[in-house]
Amino acid sequence: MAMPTPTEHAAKVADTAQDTHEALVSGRDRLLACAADAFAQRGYAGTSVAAIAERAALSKSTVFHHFPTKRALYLAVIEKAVADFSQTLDSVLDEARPLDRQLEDYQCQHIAHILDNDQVTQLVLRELQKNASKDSAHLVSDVLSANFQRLVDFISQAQNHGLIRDHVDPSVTALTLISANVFYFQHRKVLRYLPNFTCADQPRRYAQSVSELIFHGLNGEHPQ
Amino acid sequence: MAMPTPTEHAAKVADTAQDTHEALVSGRDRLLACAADAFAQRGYAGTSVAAIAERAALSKSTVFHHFPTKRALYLAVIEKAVADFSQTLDSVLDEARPLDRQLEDYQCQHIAHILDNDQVTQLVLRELQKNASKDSAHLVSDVLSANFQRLVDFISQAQNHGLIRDHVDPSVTALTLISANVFYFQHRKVLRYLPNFTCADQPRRYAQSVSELIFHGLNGEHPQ
DNA sequence: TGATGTCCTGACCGATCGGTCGGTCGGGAC
DNA sequence: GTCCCGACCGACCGATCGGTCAGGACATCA
Repeated sequence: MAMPTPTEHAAKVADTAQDTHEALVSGRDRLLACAADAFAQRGYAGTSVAAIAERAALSKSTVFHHFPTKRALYLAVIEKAVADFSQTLDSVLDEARPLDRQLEDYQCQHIAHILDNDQVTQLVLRELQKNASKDSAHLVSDVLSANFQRLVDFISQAQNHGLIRDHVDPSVTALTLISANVFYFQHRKVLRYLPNFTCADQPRRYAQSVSELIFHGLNGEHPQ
Repeated sequence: MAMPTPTEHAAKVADTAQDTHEALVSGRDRLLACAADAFAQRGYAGTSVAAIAERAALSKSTVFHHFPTKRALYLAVIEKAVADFSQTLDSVLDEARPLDRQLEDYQCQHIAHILDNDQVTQLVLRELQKNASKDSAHLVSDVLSANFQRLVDFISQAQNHGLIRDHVDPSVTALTLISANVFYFQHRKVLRYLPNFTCADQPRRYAQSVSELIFHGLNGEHPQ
């Protein structure tokens, strides 16, 4: 399935491709990667097939050789993004350590992950925002539920052990934690212009502050 | 400046316009309203001038009579949205009442407001997400800063009065509160598919839960 | 050597895009 | 009356859109 030899054409590609996907020898893989970038940056309607082909140093026709329609390419990109997204954050919440430390670690790892995979994250978020009805139901159960359910279970468990007061809603807590990170991710470039906000370029510090806030609350005791 | 008489054309418009903007007699106002809907639903690139004109029951040429370019129409829509956005939530945090009640009220009013003006909110959020650099700097200072700074000041003040522990960062707190509402707004349709999340269709209850959580924290005392 | 299949290409298609142009129409000003 | 003006329109433009098609380059297998 893999290409046997880097042909003369592939050598030319390595010279002309302007992205970070030069290492991908397969035209199809290069298309997927470049399309992900393009769709994430400009959206579906704002991205032309010709632009994707140019990024991948291929002709527009070749795009339609690998994918029947533009929409099919888009869905393939989304599918790959979801697959990549779902295989992380699996080991943070399991160890036997203080509750607040686990929450802090989860929050830090989560924000680091979405910042590392920013193109893909933006794509998934954009997809989650619009259709919402039938199409993206599986998207939710695959991506959002993965993080969400893991957090909810963890909080519920801690609640059953008496480590968290009974009155809090685990699902609301989980959503608040995720919201903070997603909002930071979506608007991080613009947060720099906010006066009094000092975490704009320090995601880790932000995640720590949020988890500390959620854990102790505004009127809690023993801040440290 | 206002139209003197509803001409025969205006009467025809009232019949054919399929939106909720039939009451707007001025073609320009109708264009702005319909363009806001269209841009919010399909984005800038996904919305054609012809589609906007059709919604407003006008010809495409008339759009260019009122606005020099499609981009100018888009900016006019954004500008109007920002102006509408900035003149709310002014009186919630001023009264002399318990801190937790004020926070709860703010959170409830804020989420109600963005849900009521969903098209416009979506437009502003979408604009905030992308450019981020020079273009939308004023957008931030106008919209986000308006809510943000008000909240930060309020929390800082309460902190100075000893009502909030010193260790919390007011700006992080404000951002967490806003994040929760924005995330709920952006993904509310999809949250229904989340198991264990019971607030998907109860924004007020969600806002109350969030403010309660932020105020008391996970390990706080006296839940009620 | 020829047949076959994959990858890729340039030329081309109809449709639609944003935008222009010339012109119609009705209502004040005088 | 007639003059002007803003609102509005149909027809049209070049450019670009997504997508098609016939065929070339090349590797594999017979």
